[in-house]
Order: sequence, then C-alpha cells, then structure tokens
Amino acid sequence: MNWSRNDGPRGYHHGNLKEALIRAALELIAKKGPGGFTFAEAARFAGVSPAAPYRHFRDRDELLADVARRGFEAFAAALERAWDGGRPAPFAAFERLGRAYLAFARSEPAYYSAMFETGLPVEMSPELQAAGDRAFAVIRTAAERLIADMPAGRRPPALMMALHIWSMSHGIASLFARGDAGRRALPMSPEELLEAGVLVYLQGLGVSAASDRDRGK
Amino acid sequence: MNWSRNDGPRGYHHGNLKEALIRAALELIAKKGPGGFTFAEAARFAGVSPAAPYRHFRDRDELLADVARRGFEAFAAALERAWDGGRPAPFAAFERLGRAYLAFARSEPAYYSAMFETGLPVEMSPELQAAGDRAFAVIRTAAERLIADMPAGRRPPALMMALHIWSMSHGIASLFARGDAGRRALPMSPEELLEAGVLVYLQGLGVSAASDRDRGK
DNA sequence: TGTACATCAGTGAACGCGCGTTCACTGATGTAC
DNA sequence: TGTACATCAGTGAACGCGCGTTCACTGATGTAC
Repeated sequence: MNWSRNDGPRGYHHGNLKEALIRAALELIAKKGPGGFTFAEAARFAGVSPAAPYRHFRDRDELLADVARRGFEAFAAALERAWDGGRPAPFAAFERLGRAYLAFARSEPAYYSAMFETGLPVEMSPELQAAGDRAFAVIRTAAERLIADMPAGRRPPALMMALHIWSMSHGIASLFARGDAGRRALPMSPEELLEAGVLVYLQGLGVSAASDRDRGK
Repeated sequence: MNWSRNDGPRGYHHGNLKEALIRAALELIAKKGPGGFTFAEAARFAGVSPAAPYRHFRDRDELLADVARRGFEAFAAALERAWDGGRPAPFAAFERLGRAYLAFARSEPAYYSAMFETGLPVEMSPELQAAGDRAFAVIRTAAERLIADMPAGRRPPALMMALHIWSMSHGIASLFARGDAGRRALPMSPEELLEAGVLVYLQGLGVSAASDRDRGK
C-alpha cells in the first residue's frame, strides 16, 4: 500500500488514494488551519495528478465533510472509552470524560478543526450528523447516569448538564488548548482548569464525589 | 466622506480608504468567514484599485489584526457597559455581563471571527494584545468584586472564576450562537443556557443571588 | 494673495502563481466463458 | 488455463480565474515664502 509519495515508486493505480487524500487533508489542516487546505495540494501530497481526487470526492467540501465525520467517530469512541460505562464510579468516570475531551482536541487538532471550524453545516450529510450526535450522546448519557441516584425533585435536566459541560470543554479547548488568537497565559494547564470548572459546576448541582463514596467505592 | 463605492462619484482621493477597507473586511468576513476575505476583494468593495490598500496596510494580516483590535476594543467597551461597576448589585450585574458577551458574539459575528478564529497570534501587535487584555480584565474585575464580600477562607481565586466564565461563554457562543459546524438543536436560547450555567457555577462556589439581597438590594 | 514645490494617495497595467475543473486518454484489474 | 472485454482509477494537458504584489505614473493636497 502506498499512502504517501515517500513510499517509493508505485504503479499506475495508487491502490488507496481515498485514504491517502484524507491523510493529506489532515496534515495540511494541522499545518495551516482548515482554510489552508486545497484539493490540488492534497493531490500533490498523495503523489497523484490534480484530476485524480475527483474519482473519490465531488469536491473539497465533500472531502472535508468526510474528514469531519471520521473525526466525530474517533471522538465519540475516545469519549466512550474514557467514560467506560461509568465504571468504577460515575463521578470519577465523569472527570475522566472531561480529560478525554481535551486530550482529543490537543492530540488531534486537525480533526478538531475539521469538526468545529470549517463552517460546514452538520446537515451536509446524514453520516456526518449521525457521527456528531453519537459523540454528544456519550456526554449526555454520562450526565444522566451521574444524576440517576439523586432524589427526583432535585435532579437537574441531563440535557442541560451535557450542554454546559460540552460548552465549557469546547471553550477551554479552543481558547487555551490550541493555537488560537485569544489564547493567553494560563497559571495552570487546560486540563486542571477544566477539571476545576466541572467540579465547581457539579457542586452547584449538588452532585459531588461523595456520591461515589456513598456507593461504597 | 465616501466609505463605499455606492456613495456616488468621488475624486481621485478616496478620503477615508482605511476606514472603508476595515468596513469591507467586516462585511466580507461576515459573509464568508475569516478565510473568505481577500485584499483584492476588499479593494474592489471600497471601489478602489487593487494596489491602493498597500498605502494603508502592509498586507492582509495587518488589516486583519487591526480589525481584531477594534473588535476587542468594542468588546471590552460592551462588557464594561454591561457590568457598569457592579451596579446596582454585583450578582445581577454579573449576569448582565454574560448576556452582553453573547450579545456581542451574535450581533458582531465578523468582529468575533476576527478576534478568535483567524489564528493570528495575539502577540502580533502590542495594541492587539492590550485590547484583548482589557476585555478579559473586565470579566476578571467583575469576578473579584463578586467574591469580595465572602469570608477570606472560602473565597475562590478570581482569575480562575474569570477563566471559567469566559470559557463557557466562548463555548456557547461558538457552538450555538453562531453558524458553526457542531451546532445542534437547542431546547432553549443560548442566553438561557449561559445564564443557567453561570448560575449553577456560582452556586457551586457558594456565591448566590442571596448575596445581593443581603446587601439590601 | 499667489506661486512653486514636496508630499501624499490612488491608478492601471503587468507579472507569475496556484487553484479548480474538464477532457479525451490509457494503463491496470477483474470477470465471464 | 487462456482470452476477450468491461470497468475502473489515474494521466497530463489545457482552460479561465482571481489573487498578491510591483512599478512607474499622476492627480490632489498642503505648505513655505
């Protein structure tokens, strides 16, 4: 298999051009931002003529949407892995989830850009939308689990919780965990900032680490 | 004064080209995102030859940085107006501050883009950095004021508070209050979401509306 | 008040460049028999 | 096992386009005397 032009000579057929183009897109996005990526350059990067990509993607946007979809899928998988069904205890697992969010934004900035900064409408393709929904569903499910043991009267709406957590995570990720314009010096790591924020927030809801301990964990 | 080509004939000199270019940049950014703005198009928009902008800006980035700086200045001013020195009571003023944050992101999407999504380093110019710092300082000052009356032992760090509030505001603004990729249907307005989030957060810190009432307001 | 001159702001033509897209084509691969 | 043929994936040349940038230039403005 040849993914890049550096792997030596190849025959007339590339063999895996679609994958190679996606990889090229990721590297170009990582290097120059979501705007700084062109169809032609991706082709060049894959060692192929500028007309070749049209065999696999209608245009630039279709390629970008595919990158974003894969990004959301990897993101959802990472979040699910971190949450791990709330084991061994929901509160601890929830914090793990927050750290996983930031870890993804940091280790996969190109995916993160494609997912949130290209300006592509989510409705562009059903697959893209579904992948995005699946990622959000992890956070929402975790929120539900976290408040499941609270008395019904004091139980906050899980959807709102999920939106708050997601917003703060996204805000911290884009302001501090990546090379963004508004970034400024932080007296702590983005991870610590998020963890503290989530802690305060949960405290405000009446959810606390004590709920893990009450459960005997 | 002529700001746009639609204001009828003008003489050899434009008279206010610098301002006209800034306005053109704002309209183009609003219409096509921070990437979809070119020097040439801005010139055309201002009704001037493509070489003319070089009299006022070294290049595209210098123009963008100037737009971002003006954006941060307008932003800081809007936040200060909303906070209004914490009158009549800090807790209420703090909520006003949050709403002002979102209001700015919604009513000035072009400025907001230039400020946070162009990928320009803040250090690019001292003026840009200073303007950004001034905007952040408003939030920080407000946080300080809000916790000033708490017993010293239970007083949370104001810087951290400001960072949390800012992050959540920015997260909500970019996820839900603008045409972004990750946007999804909300069962409430972004303003309500933020207000609820800030409320829960402050509750978690032990700051509450009661503190306004205690002060007899 | 007038005039000469320096300075400034915008012109317009030109350049090289990379992009997106199309086209008829060709080499490779897979399959029916 | 071999052969004929359809399908597929990539070629390479070409096109029109808009961009960024430079250049010698020129019209307008301001100022010294």
